[in-house]
Amino acid sequence: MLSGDIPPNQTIYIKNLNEKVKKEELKRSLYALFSQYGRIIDVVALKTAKLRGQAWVVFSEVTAASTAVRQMQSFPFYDKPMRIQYAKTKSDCVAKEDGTYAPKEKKKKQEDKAADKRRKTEEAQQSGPANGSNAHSNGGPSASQASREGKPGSREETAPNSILFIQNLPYETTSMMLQILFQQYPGFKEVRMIEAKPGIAFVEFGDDMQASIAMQALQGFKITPQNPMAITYAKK
DNA sequence: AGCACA
Repeated sequence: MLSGDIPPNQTIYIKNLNEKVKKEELKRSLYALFSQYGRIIDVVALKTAKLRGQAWVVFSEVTAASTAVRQMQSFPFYDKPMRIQYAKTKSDCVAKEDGTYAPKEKKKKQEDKAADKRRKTEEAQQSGPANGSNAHSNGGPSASQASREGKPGSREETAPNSILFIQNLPYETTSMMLQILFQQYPGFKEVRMIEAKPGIAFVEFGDDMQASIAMQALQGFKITPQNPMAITYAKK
């Protein structure tokens, strides 16, 4: 096995991450970047001495994890190539789903009680993703089309342009986060954000065609579950 | 380099 003798797992283990990135941003960016390969159940990152620079992304399908391991191997993420393997063990959130979850040895009594409570409420509510409530992941860029209604009265911008106009971004979006997403598409030039106007951004490509391909690929893409991107061509 | 679930 190329990935270091570790058998396939629906959770991927990522190392060589940039340790300067704040935990919440890191999780959000990982969620955004990897949700193109399938539904993500959870993202785990800790900044303890032993665990900084590493993260776990839990997919609902092993096949999604496999694709991610192959395609994102060495992907430049915050200026460092990601090193991706399958996780060595099953994630707790997965174990909880299939009923094999055993609490840690340490605080046993407390955990047992908590687990019992959890078992009862579980039918009603799934364990959510790292960055918000209900995990309707991007389900790949194609799932986006559903959530693409224009606001009443706002005329769609149809004239092709090499510059894209992005709306409905979460306030905490950084230009680096958008760069990570858009630079995957050929012709990417730059991201521009305006301090005074949160929630929007401009992304420039080499030409109209390249811009339109990126637009179709990322239309409706969710950086958080409640923020599907609305992408149009910028006005001339 | 480092495999957890705050």
